[in-house]
Amino acid sequence: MSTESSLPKTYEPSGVENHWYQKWEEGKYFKPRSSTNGKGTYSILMPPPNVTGKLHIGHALDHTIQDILIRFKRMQGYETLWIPGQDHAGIATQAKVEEKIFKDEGKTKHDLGREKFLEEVWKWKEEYGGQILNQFRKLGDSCDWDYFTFTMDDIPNKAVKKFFTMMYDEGLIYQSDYIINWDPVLQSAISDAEVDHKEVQGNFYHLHYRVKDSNQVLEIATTRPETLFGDTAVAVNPNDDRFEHLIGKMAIVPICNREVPIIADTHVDMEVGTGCLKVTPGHDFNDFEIGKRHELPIVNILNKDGTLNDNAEAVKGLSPKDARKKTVELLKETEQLVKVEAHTHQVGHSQRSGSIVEPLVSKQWFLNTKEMAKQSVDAVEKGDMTFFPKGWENTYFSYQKNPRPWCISRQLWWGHQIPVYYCQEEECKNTWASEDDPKACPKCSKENFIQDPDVLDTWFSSGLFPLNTLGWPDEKAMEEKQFDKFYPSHVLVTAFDIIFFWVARMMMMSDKVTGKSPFKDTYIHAIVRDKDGVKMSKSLGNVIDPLDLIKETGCDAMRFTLAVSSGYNRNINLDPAKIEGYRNFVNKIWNAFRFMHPHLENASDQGFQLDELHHHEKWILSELNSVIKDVTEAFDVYRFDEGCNRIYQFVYDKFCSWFIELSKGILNSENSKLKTQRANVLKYCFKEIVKLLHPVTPFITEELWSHLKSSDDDLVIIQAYPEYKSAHSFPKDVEQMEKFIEVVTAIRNLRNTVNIKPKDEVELRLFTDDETLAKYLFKSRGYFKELARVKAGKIKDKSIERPAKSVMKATSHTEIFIPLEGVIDLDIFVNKLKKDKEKAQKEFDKVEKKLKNPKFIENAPDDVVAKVKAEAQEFEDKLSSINNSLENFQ
RNA sequence: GGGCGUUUAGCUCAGCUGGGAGAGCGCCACCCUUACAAGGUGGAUGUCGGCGGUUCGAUCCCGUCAACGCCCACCA
Repeated sequence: MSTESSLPKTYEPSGVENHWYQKWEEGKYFKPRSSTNGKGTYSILMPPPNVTGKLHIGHALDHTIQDILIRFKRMQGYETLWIPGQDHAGIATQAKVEEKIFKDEGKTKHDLGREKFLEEVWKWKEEYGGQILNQFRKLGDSCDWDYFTFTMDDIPNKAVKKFFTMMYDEGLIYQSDYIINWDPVLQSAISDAEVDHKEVQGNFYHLHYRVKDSNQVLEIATTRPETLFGDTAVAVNPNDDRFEHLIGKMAIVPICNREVPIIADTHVDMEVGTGCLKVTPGHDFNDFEIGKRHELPIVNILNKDGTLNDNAEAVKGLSPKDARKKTVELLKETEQLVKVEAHTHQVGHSQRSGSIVEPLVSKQWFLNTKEMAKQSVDAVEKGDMTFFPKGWENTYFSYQKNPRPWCISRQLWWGHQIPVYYCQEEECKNTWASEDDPKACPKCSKENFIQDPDVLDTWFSSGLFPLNTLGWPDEKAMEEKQFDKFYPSHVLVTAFDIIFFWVARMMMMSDKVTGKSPFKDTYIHAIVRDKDGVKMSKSLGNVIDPLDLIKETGCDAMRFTLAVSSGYNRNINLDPAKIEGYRNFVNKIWNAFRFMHPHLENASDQGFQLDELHHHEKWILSELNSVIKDVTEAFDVYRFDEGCNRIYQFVYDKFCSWFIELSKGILNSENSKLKTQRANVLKYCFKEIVKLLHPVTPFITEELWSHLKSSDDDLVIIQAYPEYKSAHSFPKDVEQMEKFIEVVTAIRNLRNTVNIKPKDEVELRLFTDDETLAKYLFKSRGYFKELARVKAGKIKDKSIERPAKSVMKATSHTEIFIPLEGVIDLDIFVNKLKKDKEKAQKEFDKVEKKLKNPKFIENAPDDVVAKVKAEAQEFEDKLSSINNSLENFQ
């Protein structure tokens, strides 16, 4: 075994991380291994990043959690599978490539044509798409790369066509003229979910509409006067006396002088605006509904690029903004503009391009999700799928309980082209959907047909990911990938903003196909923000790049920080100081090993003798035992904060600060039997710690394991996760040890209070009435010397007179005296003692008050009363100890 | 407009079904003690957002108000 000097004083992660990741990947450790202990399978589907994606801190969190779970379950003996994938991200990718081509060659996609353009996108994808995947390796992701699936691979393509055809044949997918959100920049429809409503400062324009065959005018308020060219009615509330007599008459739309009916519709709110509404079914969602109810004609006044078309003759060719200006001018000329009021309102903006979304009526493909959505709600209500934290199910329900038809067609080129075909034969004109590439029209058998030019919404294929990553619908592939074994997966780990986009769609589509929810749990983790709680963004310059973090502090420190920050919270405000703190923790572990390293020569691989355990050894094993229990329970319910904190506290406090310190004497002694036993226990505990920590900090633990393992052990990544052992539970030793720690801490406190130099060894007198404790403390006297630099004599009971010139501190069970030597500032000490007294008095008063309350004794459960009584006794003892001592100083 | 969430030590947050207020970081004092100064030992700090209620007892349950954050929604 190498000497201590061969281990660097601080842990150096960089070389270690690359080394071990390579070993794991080469050794196929990420692949499923049959369970040998009957635990079954455990699988996770990785949320697929976009091909345009770049690794950010959100991925780091998302993947850390998934990797912890997978490693944890792998070690527990489950047959684990973590499936990676990647999304083609229709709009984002197409935009990126369009931009590139325009920059490089000054060409648009239309110059290239569809086929050539798609070739360019594929080229781009091959070149840049892999970047983020290599970055995932830096995070330590133990996913099975052989399962990697791209949403436009063969199987997912088949899945999309299959599912589309199924829905089409069931009549759930249909084409319809319907009002949709139109993005004039992308020149494509987008779904409701892709629209953000932003508050915009605008105006309320009050207009006059003349009533035909009458000298009356109607005053109408609108925020969009330019849409009047599309007006096909004026609506009032049927119960509004002001306008009742006008219902059924005709109104004349200004400028274009079109005659439109005045109709009654309950949608109109009498309180809002003037109580009179212009109805533009072609460009307003509500008006569209009104139009349907009253069978109003639809007038489309917009071109695909958002400019006004021939139907708005007077403002033709203008942008909506200019058209509005011009319309207002024209209204002024005809004296039909009454007034303009400032007004803030919500305007839909495209998430994709940022441009204002124009509602317009167009022919699009829709998926009727009504039944599927209901099914997906039932699944959660029945408990087939559970949200962690539970509160998120409300968000999910709010989406899924009022489903609107999902607009699934996009006027793009990059994506899955809609598998609907149109026969071009005049006398046939057949339309059909097909999961295979058709050779001829199934009706007329002619080969004269074309495919629908649109592509599907990206989420249409993402929604099928739980199925197609496991081979569906290709039977052979399903067998190869063990669909039946790994579907459904155990948990989906993601952020809240994707509940509707992705979680809901997977739930609907996967359930539709298999009749089962695609995963049992959904863990919604926090959003990572900067230390002030501000969302990270490039423009604010507050972005933390995980790759920088890994370089600076090591991946393990980053992972631990993210994990210890994750529970049921919504935000993580990531402070670099915190990461540094956990970097120090990682280093602490390294140094604990450095300390143990030379002593491990004495340790045997067989472990320790259970019947020869020293009190301290029993104590540490007992503590370790409860940590194991707590951590396992915490991880199982996604409380990574609790689990990690528990490990941290055990390793730092119990193991390093006390057990290692208490072991130094023995390890440096000549007693080889004790030395061996202690080395064995140290090694055992440390190996358990390494295993316990492996899911969170995989790299350093694998490195340490390589020094700890016996020659025939495999890597730690597949070692059995620590389990609670009843043989390692020693409650009495824990209880005694807690008192020992209390006394040692009190001594140190006392020394500090009266400024005794750390190097000076002083006398110690202990007094307690607990005989067992007295014996124990006496036996421990050597450790007082080691840990607190005091020489302890006999332990006496409290009837014995206390040493005269001494400083003291009281615990509830033991009085600690240090005889004064030389000159010491008495005032400081007396003040300190008075403070102790105050505190003890307060504690005592509190419980005393309870005990004096007869209703408390009457109503509180017995065990609580007993506990409070015991506390009262302890506080009283402590108080009297302090009081006695104080008297001596007065 | 509807819904959700947050409010606990200087900062970031934990506090599980009501029963003696916690952690990390920061801060103060003293220490280069033979694993670690990315360290050691000790310490200080809270009307648990305000008010009211239920209870023997409330950080926890109920009501209400306030501040902040987020999501959804067609207010012309």
